[in-house]
Amino acid sequence: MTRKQREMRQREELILDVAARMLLDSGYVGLSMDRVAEATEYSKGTIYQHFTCKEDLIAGVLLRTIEVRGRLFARGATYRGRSRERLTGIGVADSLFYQLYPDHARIEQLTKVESIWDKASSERREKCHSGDSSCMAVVQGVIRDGIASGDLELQEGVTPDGLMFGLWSMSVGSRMIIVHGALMDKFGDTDPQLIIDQAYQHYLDGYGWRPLSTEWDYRQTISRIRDEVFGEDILRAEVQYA
Amino acid sequence: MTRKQREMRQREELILDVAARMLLDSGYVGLSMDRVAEATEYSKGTIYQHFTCKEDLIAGVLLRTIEVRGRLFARGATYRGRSRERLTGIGVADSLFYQLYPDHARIEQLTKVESIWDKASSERREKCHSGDSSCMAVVQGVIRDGIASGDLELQEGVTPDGLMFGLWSMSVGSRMIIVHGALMDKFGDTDPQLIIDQAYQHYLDGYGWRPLSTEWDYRQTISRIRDEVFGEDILRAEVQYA
Amino acid sequence: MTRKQREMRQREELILDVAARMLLDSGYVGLSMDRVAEATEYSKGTIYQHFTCKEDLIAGVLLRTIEVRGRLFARGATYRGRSRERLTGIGVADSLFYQLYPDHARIEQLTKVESIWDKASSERREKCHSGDSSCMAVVQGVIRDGIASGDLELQEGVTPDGLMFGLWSMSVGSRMIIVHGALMDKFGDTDPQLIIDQAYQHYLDGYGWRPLSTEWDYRQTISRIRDEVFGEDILRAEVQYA
Amino acid sequence: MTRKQREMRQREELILDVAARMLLDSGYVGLSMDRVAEATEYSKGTIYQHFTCKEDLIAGVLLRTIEVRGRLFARGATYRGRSRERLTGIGVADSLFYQLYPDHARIEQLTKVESIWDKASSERREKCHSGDSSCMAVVQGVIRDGIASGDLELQEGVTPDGLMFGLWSMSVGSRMIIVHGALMDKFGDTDPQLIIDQAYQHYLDGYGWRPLSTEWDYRQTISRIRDEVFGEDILRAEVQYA
DNA sequence: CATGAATGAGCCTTCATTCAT
DNA sequence: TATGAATGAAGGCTCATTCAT
Repeated sequence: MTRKQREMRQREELILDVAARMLLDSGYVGLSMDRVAEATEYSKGTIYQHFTCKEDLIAGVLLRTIEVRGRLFARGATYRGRSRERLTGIGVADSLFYQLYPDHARIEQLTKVESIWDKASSERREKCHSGDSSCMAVVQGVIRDGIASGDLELQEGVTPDGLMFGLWSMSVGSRMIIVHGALMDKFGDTDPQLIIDQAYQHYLDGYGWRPLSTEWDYRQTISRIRDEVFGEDILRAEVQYA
Repeated sequence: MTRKQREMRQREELILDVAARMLLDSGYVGLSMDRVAEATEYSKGTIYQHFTCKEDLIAGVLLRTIEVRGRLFARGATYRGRSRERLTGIGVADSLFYQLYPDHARIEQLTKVESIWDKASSERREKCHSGDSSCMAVVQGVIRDGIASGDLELQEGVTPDGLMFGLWSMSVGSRMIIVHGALMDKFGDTDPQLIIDQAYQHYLDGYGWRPLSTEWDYRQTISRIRDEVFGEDILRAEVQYA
Repeated sequence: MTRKQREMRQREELILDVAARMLLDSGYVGLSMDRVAEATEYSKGTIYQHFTCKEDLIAGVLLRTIEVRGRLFARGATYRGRSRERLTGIGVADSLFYQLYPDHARIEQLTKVESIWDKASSERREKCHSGDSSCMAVVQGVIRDGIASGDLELQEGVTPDGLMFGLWSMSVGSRMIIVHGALMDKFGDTDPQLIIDQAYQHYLDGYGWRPLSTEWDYRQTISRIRDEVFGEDILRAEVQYA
Repeated sequence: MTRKQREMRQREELILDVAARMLLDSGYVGLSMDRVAEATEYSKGTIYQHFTCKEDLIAGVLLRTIEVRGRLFARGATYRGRSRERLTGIGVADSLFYQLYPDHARIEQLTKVESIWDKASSERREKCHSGDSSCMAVVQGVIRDGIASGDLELQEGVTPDGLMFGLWSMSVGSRMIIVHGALMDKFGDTDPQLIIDQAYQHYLDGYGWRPLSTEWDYRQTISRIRDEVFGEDILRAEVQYA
């Protein structure tokens, strides 16, 4: 019984691999159940035994992506340091998500535009939603810590959620722009990641989250987090993609 | 001859109207040349005389959207005031773009995901690109003015383009999040636009662009810009959508 | 061993119940082995152990229907009275078959159109045929009695089978028309059963089967048969469908 | 323009021919758009330009059948003679419909069971309905004539529509039985048509429609109608099927 | 025996594009 | 120049049946 289940699991992974590749190469429209079946060398019927419909398959692909992001975020917040450093940890997680797993990042984008949720199985729908939620919970937790520790004092009318919204926007938006590519020439030829890091820090400075970037070398913090917290992930990913 | 051209022009607008509507209602897949022909009451051959293929038609739709955004941006920068106020003018333009023309905003997103550019006619491709460019040029101009006037002093290693990149990211990202909707419940029930405005101001504060939001009532500036600069647009759009 | 057979029998009944329901709700095409297996909570393999193929399953469903009709006919002919009254008994049985068991009636029709017999197992095929035969034998018996008793004198060239053929045609045809429904508005809004009863009586009058409907109150006969012969069946069916 | 339309018309006939053949050979389920396309050597797209869906195609097939029956009925009622003779004319039309056009007859049956009307185009749906209606109107007309002429006196509680319902039932039912075949051995080996003719005449005798079959040689009337009214049709059909 | 995963032909339908008129 | 019939590949999905476990 266990072996059968293991085989099922393995096959599901294979199907998801193929589907993800196809989604990346040809977009939502280009992903076709026929071609997935052909590429996996399984029959169409078998594909449909794992996923109730095309949308459900895509939700399955997205779920893995969400899990990857979730794992990175959770780990990013484990960095020991002041609250803003821990937020920076999540920032590093975010940028590593794009750098180490560009495919996952692209999948996140592609699936955010076409609405899949009406047809996907409710099981997968809920898993995805809860994955997203826990990512945000991590951020919210760190912001709360910042307030609790006194490093962050929000002015009247300003909420933790508002702060998070800006961070989230910059994350989503910046990657959208980079991937879309068309306009990147407008931003000179500085390393985009550097620009993004700066933008984040200025944004947090604007909220007065201590220590300000003028008082603290966050580039060093970032570098340390990459090494200490994500060293393994970076290594593993580099091996995988090489 | 001139009359013929006028007729051509008119017909093209009609086709684009119908195509845009279809794109909005049914997405990229739902837009079909057959149905466009049927809805416009022109023959399919005629449609193909104006647009070389489906992708070119979509590019045509997008071009109009880009023009709308361009017009708003240009006008937003005309506000007379200090440099950061003028940037705020563009911010207002940006938010009005989403508020007054949600259809255009949605088109911008939809077309960013499916890759159109490989098949669209090079003519339209270039027009779109140059439209985008002039939007950014407006922003870049205002930032340069800020530096020239002394209101904005960039620290070493920080470029005007970096500043713009953050703004652009927040614009694109925030709308993405709002449209996607799935996660909006995470951000409490404050008016999203207010949150976005705050995020922008904190971001600019972080760069030290004077006057800071703690020294100046930008909410009043925004309100004045809406009235003085965009009063007409708001009125016109409200009439149109009513 | 006997218990096992009993279980088999029970399971077969369950499968047939489910299949019948599905056939009625969704037609021949809508009946699928997958869904039968799912609804019965048995595996597909098990279903195939009872029925060699889809067609055989349908034949099984039909067989039960034929048995119901057979039981009613047999009972209808038990009415004590003159020969034409006994035929009327069968007529009542026929109409009750449609009234009390509309599902069975519909199954009879559905299965008559799609050709099942090529693929069904010969065992079930023969059982169905013999069931049909015994229905007709009942009618033939009553006609013979009519002749023997002197109530019915057939003119030269007219056979008992010819008489039966007309009766059978009217039975099949009238239900076909009623079920099809499309043309029922053409027949005014009298109760269809009344019309059918009249048609039967006029038909038998045409053969001169005594006592003619002008000499005898067959409506009263019908009413008495319903009470005396079929009282129980009516009660039971009403309970079942309520 | 006229030539194109002619070609369209011709193609439509071809498609309908093929579809009818397929329906007859393989039933409702066996008729597939793919195979129709293949057999006609037109592309699937072309088939769909003529018929909006499978059901609409079947409705198209049925429409031709209804027209054939309608033509025969109309002609049958033209026989000059007493009212019951004219009804006999329609009876002959009915039997010729089955004899000369067994395919049409079978189509009528097949399509009566599966419900097509939900999906067929409303145009074809209405045409079919009106075709059916005019057939019945012809019968109703003759019955009214019978009453007007005094040949037919209906007893109280008996309506012309009731009379027609019986005729219609026998027509539909008898053909159902014959086509189904399974039980024909039960009816001895007399010519089925003769049996049907007798059944009709006895039925009308039962209503007392004058002249009764005991007073008038309807077999001769039938024979005369076949020659005088339908001679040509019989000839043509025989040629066609030979 | 019972199971249910795997199969793959087949279903109905849509659509971008072409080209003869 | 405008038309719209024709194309045929491709799409998502279903299902009767088999067979290794």
